Amino acid sequence: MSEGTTLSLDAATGTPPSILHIQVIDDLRGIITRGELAEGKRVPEAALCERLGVSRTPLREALKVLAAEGFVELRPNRGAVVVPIDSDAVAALFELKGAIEYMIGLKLPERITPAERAHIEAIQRRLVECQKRADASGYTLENHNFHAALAAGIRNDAVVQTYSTLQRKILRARLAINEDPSQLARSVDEHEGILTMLRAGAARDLAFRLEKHNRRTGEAILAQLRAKRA
Amino acid sequence: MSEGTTLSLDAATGTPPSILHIQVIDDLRGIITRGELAEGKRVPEAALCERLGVSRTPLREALKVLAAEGFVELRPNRGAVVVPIDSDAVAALFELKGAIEYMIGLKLPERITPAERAHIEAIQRRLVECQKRADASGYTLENHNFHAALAAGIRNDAVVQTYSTLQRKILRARLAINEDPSQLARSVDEHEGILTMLRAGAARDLAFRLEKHNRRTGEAILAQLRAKRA
DNA sequence: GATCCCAGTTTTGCATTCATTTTCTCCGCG
DNA sequence: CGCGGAGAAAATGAATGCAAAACTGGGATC
Repeated sequence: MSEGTTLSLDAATGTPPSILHIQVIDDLRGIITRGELAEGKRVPEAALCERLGVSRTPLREALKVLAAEGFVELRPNRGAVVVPIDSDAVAALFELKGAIEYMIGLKLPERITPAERAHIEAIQRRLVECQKRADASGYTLENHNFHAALAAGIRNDAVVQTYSTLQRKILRARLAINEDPSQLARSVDEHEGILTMLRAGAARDLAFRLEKHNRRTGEAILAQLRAKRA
Repeated sequence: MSEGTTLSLDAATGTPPSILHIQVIDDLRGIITRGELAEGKRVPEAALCERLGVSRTPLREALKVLAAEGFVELRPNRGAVVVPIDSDAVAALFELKGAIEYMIGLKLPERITPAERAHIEAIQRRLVECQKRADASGYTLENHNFHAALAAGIRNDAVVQTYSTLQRKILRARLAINEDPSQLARSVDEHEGILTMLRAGAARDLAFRLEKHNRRTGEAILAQLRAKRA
């Protein structure tokens, strides 16, 4: 009935599945994130209902939530449109993410548990594997896990929630471009530096490196994004 | 049909009124924020429909959005409940807000326009008036405007959006306690210091003061919150 | 040839209806 | 007197129905 490649970046989000509409939210967000719905284009309810196999009620509920999240825009009496990826907006997302990651870095050393740290180290090993195999999409997924795990370590629900929202929006931009595989090595290196600081408990340096990693990644993505539109 | 005291902290949020359900979202969020719906209590749809003068469809759409925002929790087949104010969660909100305000402080001097600065100064004068009159609720409102104006100054939609969401949640906690009017003077003083740094263009100091103001406010509110529950 | 206008069709917003699930009530039983 | 359970009543999740608003495509007009 429904899809295979869900990207499964969800899970940690919260809210117990109140059943249908939650499913639709996730499906639709996935469809938009993967770029399967042309941005700026009108989204007819009937077609989506058919595609997702639900009636209009849960679909419309989902659209309201996605509108609140900023993935679609609801124009009264004129249907929903997929919000276009705007490089200024993406830049804004990275800027905000940088501020949050800086804070995460500052507090992480004193709050993370050994188990969590081991988990992060394991993810990093998988990232290295992906990089060796030049498996960009696997890398993207594990990279999300890496940063989500860092965020989870500070034990602050508001941060985890907000961070996850930011990541989801950024993922959309990321998938809209072809990420340069040569960047993977650099990213792995930066992660290594981050882990070194985490191991050393050097909060300030960790924060600094996280912020820098974020900024560099953001700049790379923005450059490609702007190039693509030009 | 609908209420007078809307607290009107909305407005800047976005999304063009797709009509009914947006109204319901705002109304219901206001009702919850003002504590008119006992926390932890089940939210009967029928009663709310009557109160708001709408049918179940837009009400349920609104509930879905508010669930995504974290104001209510949807339990499958068992209705929605108002999410209780949890002091740990409020602490988390303040921590995140601090990180964002720090970033705002760093970037504000180089981005704010003279007009915006004048606007903020005007708000501060009104805050002084409120403080003199010991008008706590007027103060709360203008205080929100003050901080929202600072956030707006950095011209980053993601920040404005996220910041506004945080403020809304914190407001709920704030209204749940009786804020000590003697704190108003201190708050005014801190604002004055913030403005001094802003005028001087001292980004680092501005960031520091904003973060400190946030932390102090948070601690005061948390103390009262914990006292109340004990 | 472009523009305007007006039926006819489609699509949307919301109310209502229907099928389940849950909750309440009340009675028998231990 | 408390406990458990059958059945009734109420509430929820989702589909359908209906009125109003927006598109569509001819045809007349300039």
